[in-house]
Amino acid sequence: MNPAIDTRTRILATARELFHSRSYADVGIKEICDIAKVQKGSFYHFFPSKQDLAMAVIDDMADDWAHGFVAEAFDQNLPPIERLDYMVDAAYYWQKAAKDIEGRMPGCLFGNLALEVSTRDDVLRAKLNAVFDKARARFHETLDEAVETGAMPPLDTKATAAAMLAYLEGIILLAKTKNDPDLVLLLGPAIKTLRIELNNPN
Amino acid sequence: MNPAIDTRTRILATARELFHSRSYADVGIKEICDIAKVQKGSFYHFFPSKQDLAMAVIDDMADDWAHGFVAEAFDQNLPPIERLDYMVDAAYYWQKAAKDIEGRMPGCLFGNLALEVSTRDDVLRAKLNAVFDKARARFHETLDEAVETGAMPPLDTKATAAAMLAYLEGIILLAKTKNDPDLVLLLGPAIKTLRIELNNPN
DNA sequence: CTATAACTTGACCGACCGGTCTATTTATAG
DNA sequence: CTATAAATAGACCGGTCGGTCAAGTTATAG
Repeated sequence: MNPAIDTRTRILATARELFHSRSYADVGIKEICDIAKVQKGSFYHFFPSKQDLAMAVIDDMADDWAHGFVAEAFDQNLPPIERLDYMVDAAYYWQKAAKDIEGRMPGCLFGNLALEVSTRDDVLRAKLNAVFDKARARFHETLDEAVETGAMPPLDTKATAAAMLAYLEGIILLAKTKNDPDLVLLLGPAIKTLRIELNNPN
Repeated sequence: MNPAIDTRTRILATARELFHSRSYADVGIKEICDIAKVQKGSFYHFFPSKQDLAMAVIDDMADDWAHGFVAEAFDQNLPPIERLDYMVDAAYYWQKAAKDIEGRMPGCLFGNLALEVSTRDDVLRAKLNAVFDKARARFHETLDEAVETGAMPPLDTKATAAAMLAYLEGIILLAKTKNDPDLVLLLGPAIKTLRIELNNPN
């Protein structure tokens, strides 16, 4: 096995874990190196800067996300409405598991990073925005299908998709602040009640 | 006028602005002192630590918030439903104004801090949680009144209040990531569609 | 084999971090 | 006035930050 790839992977995995459970600013490169058993020089051989590392971490997590439970949740074989419930459940179990292990709810890595760096780093902000856009697209497809099949009355599916993503992020924000994953379970199902009408009469 | 109070106020105002437009970790005490025209010694005369400063900043902002547009939005003379719209509008105009001036949407200070420090500082987390709880209470009152007056059909007002707060925070998170206050205007009004039914035992 | 590129090592850098300290000035109370 | 406390000034501290670098080691290609 290529030891270089292994090293890079180890750095990535460590950084992802630390960034997720703490924050971007709070985690130093030295700490990442120590835990990943890598020297500073090796680190900078693979990542030109901390920002580049963050970009890679976001890509890495977004990939796992897309091919993991998000792929399951938005399974085309599931009825659209059930996909929404699946997403909520997945978010709950993930946060619950993390809290049971580490004692603290880490929240959503993307949401965490977004609020932390958006005003300071336009490159990271753009990347995170793209991740949210992809997530929104999955909701959008789902709602389109729901409307097509009559499972939902007509509505502005694009805007409602964004609303649902926002709601999910907001729930996780509140739950993290309370350090209580159960809040996801309490508030989550109401995601299905969100509606933005076509032509926006509000 | 007492120059001491003036100094403390200047520190507080500066820290609040910087924490809001950047982040807790990214803003150093030195920078706050420089901008507030205060020496390190004076700073530590008023605030024992950076954490204490953050606590004071949160209190300060929560106070202004409660006596400012939140008080206006939740004006008892307004019909309950209109209060919800008022909150959304206020959030929009605030973010819009900030972006027009500074070029970037700062988002919600409480939400920003909550995601940044929740896993690292239980004292700040508890304080932020209390702020959210107060906000939730305002929504709760409003929904109770809406149900009483028949403006809304019966529902779990407490849970729905939390849902609405989450949604608002989520919208601001997404809008900040997109650096686009208009998203608040697009998604905001749908806050009135959120519903959590009564059967939940709580 | 040799040549070269990929990778690793760890010392080192200047800047900055939150926080401390002593000395001094300023406001206030009697 | 004097005594005392509040407030200010700013040098200083150990530690850490992201990042650099020169030297060495290891893998690979011809």
